[in-house]
Amino acid sequence: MIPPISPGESHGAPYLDIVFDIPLDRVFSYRGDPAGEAAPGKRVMAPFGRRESLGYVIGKRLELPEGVSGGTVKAVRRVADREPVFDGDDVELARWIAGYYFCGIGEALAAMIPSGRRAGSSSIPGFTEDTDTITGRPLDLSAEQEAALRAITATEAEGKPATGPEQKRDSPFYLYGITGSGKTEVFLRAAESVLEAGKSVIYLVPEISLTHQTAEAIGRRFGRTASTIHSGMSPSARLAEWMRIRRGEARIVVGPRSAVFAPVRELGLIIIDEEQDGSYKSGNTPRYHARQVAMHRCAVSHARLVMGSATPSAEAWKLIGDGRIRRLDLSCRLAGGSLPDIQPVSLENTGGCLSRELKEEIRRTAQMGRQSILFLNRRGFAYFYHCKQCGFELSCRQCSVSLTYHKSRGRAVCHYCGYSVAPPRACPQCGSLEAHFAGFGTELIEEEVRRSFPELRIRRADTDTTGRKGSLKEILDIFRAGGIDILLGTQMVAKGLNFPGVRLVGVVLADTGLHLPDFRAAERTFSLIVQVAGRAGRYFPDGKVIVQTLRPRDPAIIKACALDVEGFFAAELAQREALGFPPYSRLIRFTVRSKEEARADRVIGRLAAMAAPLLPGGAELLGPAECPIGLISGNYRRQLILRGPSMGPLHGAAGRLLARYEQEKDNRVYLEVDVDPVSLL
DNA sequence: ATGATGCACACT
DNA sequence: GTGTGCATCATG
Repeated sequence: MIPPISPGESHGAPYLDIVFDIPLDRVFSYRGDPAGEAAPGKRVMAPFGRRESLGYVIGKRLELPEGVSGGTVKAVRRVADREPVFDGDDVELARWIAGYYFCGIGEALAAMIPSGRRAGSSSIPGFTEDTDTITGRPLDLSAEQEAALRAITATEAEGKPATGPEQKRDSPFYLYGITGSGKTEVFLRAAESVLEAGKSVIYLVPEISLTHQTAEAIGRRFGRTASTIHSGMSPSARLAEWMRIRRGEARIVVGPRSAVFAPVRELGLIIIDEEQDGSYKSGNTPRYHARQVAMHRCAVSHARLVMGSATPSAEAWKLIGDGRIRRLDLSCRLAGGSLPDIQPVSLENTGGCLSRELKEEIRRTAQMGRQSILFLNRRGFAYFYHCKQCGFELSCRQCSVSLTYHKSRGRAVCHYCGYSVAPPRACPQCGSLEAHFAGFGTELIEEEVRRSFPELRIRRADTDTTGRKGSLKEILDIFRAGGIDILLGTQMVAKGLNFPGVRLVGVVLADTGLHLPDFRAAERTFSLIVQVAGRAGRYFPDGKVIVQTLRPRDPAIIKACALDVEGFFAAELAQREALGFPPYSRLIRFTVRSKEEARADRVIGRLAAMAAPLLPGGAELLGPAECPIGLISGNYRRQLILRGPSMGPLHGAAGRLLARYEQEKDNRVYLEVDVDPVSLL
């Protein structure tokens, strides 16, 4: 009997290779659906175990793989996509990610591909509309910009023939220059030239607000050929853009870290703006770093990589020093803007949270009819209940972090699990009345500012006051219009730094981050101050920046206030080298989490014992130890860090360790692996 | 990840 | 004898 040939039935290859979004490094075989629509690149619903789940078809085959009998093979139930949403290159990239970051291929694909069911409307303002009118064609480039652009595009021209020994050609560029020195324009020109050559561009920006601004600027400049994919879009809109990019209709993509996966046709260039930004590292399962992925993609497709920042990461700075990254300087401010006056002020003997100097400047600024921004980086152990008598500190029973006092609620709250208590009047331990909350949050500052300046209009912007989406925009609009004299808030007020009415920026407590038990604490603090100061000087060159600190002698603070990047990194890199931390070593972190402390301890101990004999030469074990935050929501956390001079052997050891642990793993214990961790918190 | 299964100890 | 809890197992 001759079997009927259904329309789409794949003749020679009846079996499909399918992966699922689960932490399993396995590929499953299926038969196609009755209609024969299932094909590599499409997502399908398939019976998996006792239920049905979404799978990614990554291949097809004639024969079943070894050890799979025909009887166990099931058929795909339903095909989710009309046309493929990913291709072989995407799968290859997913494979690389799965291998490098120790996750399943399906997990990697799930992180790459928007989850939209149907590619719906993609009405991104300024993109699909008639913005073909390419506006914002810029003025002439400065000599430095010109030189930088030439360097980048010159290699591009020669880049075509893949000449053998000349590896230099592929080395990335670093556009090093303060805000306002015209980095963006160089990026855009470089992008233009790549687009003209018929290739595509990915332009990465940090997660925060910058996405929208830059996206719109690029939309204006490149019209319909531009695209963006970010978290503010609906899944279907994201998928629609993804498909537009895949079809080659969009050839320049702006977006946050996930945009590094954009399925552009012929990748010619990846730009990473604000390269040092922590948001390029993913916080969940494929814990990938967009910079690392970008480097890989560029290597694979012989594309160029251009990063930029006024404050490079320590990693980048070292690579620049080693000649592995080519540095291009943009040292002058355009439009004659100068750097603001940055003044560090000690808070050591100040009663409240506002120094005399800061108050003075706020007053002066108001008299000039200008505006102030008070910036508070809230991270860290900024405000904690502290007894001067016995040293008792009030912390969460569940999470072991200090409780934060929220005056509006009259409670001390845990920032991790939400647990709260009424703040004790006297020290619960020794009964002393010399116990209260030290440090300060936005609320306290707001109160003090209001008390000091009752006549000024003050607004606070943080997650508490800007719960609704448009709320921050609203506040910023009022601010821009001059309806607010003092804007107070966390990172999110940084956007206000671009408003011309602003004269004064006060960093209320610069060193909160320095207390964190993390070897990058100084780097982050330094970066933050320089970024704030750099932005400040942009629109108001007569501006003033006051940096309050409890540690006026700290080199990170001093160097930051002097905008001395070279000096900071000279000291910081020497320190890192002496301590054996990145960029002088590579790290792989194993974190174990369990409701039962004993279990967590036992497992981390076992991991350490298993790891020891696997370690390559020059590598070592840090720990096992309690995580800096040892308890979160009732889970005890322990960590073990593998440290070695180079990633290759270290990665191999980690892989073997994981494989062994899989053999005899402990239940109720969760293990997480982080390759190249950015934060050790 | 997730759901099924099998086995332990508890109790109307 | 049936019912909750959790360790173990397999997913095509």
